[in-house]
Amino acid sequence: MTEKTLQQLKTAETEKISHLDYFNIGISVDCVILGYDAKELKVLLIKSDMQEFSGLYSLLGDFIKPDEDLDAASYRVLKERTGLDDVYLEQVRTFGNINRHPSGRVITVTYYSLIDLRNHKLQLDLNELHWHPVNEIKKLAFDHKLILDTCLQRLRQQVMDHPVIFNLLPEKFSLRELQSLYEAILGMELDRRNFRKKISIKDWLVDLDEMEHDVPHRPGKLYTLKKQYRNKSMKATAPLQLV
Amino acid sequence: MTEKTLQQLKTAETEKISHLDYFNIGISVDCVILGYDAKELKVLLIKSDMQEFSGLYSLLGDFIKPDEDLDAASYRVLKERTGLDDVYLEQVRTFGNINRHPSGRVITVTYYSLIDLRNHKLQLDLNELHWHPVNEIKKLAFDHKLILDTCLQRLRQQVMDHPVIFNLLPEKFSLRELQSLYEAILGMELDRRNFRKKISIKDWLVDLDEMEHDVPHRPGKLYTLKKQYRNKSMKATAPLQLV
DNA sequence: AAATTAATGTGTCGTAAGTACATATTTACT
DNA sequence: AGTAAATATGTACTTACGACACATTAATTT
Repeated sequence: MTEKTLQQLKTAETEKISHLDYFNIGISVDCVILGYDAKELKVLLIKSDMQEFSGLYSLLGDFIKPDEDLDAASYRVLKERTGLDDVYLEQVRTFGNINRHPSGRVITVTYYSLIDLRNHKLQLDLNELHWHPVNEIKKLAFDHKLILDTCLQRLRQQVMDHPVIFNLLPEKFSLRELQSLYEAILGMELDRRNFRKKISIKDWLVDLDEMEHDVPHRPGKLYTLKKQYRNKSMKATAPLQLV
Repeated sequence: MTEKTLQQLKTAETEKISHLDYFNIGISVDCVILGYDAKELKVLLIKSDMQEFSGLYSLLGDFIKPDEDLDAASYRVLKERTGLDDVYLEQVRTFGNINRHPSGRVITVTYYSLIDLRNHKLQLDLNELHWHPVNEIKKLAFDHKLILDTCLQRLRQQVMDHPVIFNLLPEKFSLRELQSLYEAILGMELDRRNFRKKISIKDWLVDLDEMEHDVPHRPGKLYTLKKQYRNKSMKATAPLQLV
């Protein structure tokens, strides 16, 4: 690290990087917080307050407290930023290149989380935070674009095997909504008949015998995820092969 | 952390945990170094030098240096311990529970690596290090049993999709050796005819038109992995579905 | 009220892949 | 020369995948 970055450390960024000093390695968590709206997958971002990245957005993260478990730190970031505490969180990868943070050495453990944008408990400070369609993001602060892409890649793997996608939907949803969401995540169109066949084989869903409302067309039936699959923690189930 | 553990820190463990103090979080890498011998998957372990874990073995790891990339740290551990520098390494997960290390707060980034035990460059200090069949390991120091299991689980996923298994074999190998290795990793027996069919469909191998020697039975043909798949870094290929 | 629009809901058939399984062949060993 | 043990190979059955078309329902427009 150069004298210049040490200097920066003592001035502008003192609050945020208080765990950092010349000789120590800082550890943070970064969360890729994903929601689904208007047929698009969106990620929650904040405008970077670092001069080096002026104008760029960054993921939400924080330093890990000395008496805080790793997962607890990312739960805390999520709770502080969204008000939600019953969320799906998955650790993806740790990034630690020497120069990834301009103010010093920071290693970051990254998570992605899936939240339902229609959840009533959701409380966002929209002056600070912004939802961005993931497909429109070209550049982020730090190495956060790489982190985002890595998390999305992992999410694509996960949805093929595990019933995690339902964390992005309200409790009741139609098969069309579910299929559109799969299509948004996987970036491809799926055949409706084959999709329904495969989903029904999985036996993940309960037919609620209710119809959707307020759609400008024939309403579809509503379904919900079976209770046994509703745990927010990762649990293995048989793969769902969609392509 | 209690006064007692702080005390220990100042005495017995000073060298190994020199990056640790009461207020800081230490960062280490731990490597699950895997080899294949006698139809068994084996992991390289060292006897723990911590009093809390006397008699137990632990994985090989070290603290990350302030000017060292994350991957570089695990490459260094591997190079120092095995003499090898052309190895397959994959980051798996980061473990950071508060109490996982008795001397203080240490977060560890874990990797698994696959090495060929018949590699002539291999230089092991067998006074210190020991190969243990992974299936016989019941308990390890720290949370290393959990780390080992997590890595093995990831390895099982990987070998289904990517040609990484060949890093455990010498350059030339027979289909029987390859199949036995898959069986050892996956923990199940495979049908020989179906196995060969699937491998040949993958088009990963070159028939060398050579025979194996020194086997107490009819020798099989030798194959080698095609050059384009020999990169040690992770690269996606089409899945190999063995079950 | 009738016609239009746009989505839901369902089934079949051809193809590809997966699984179970048996016999002849080659080499080493005795 | 005979035996043992592993290599090498192919087929029939079943399951899963992919492409594809039409009738139905409710909201909207005329």
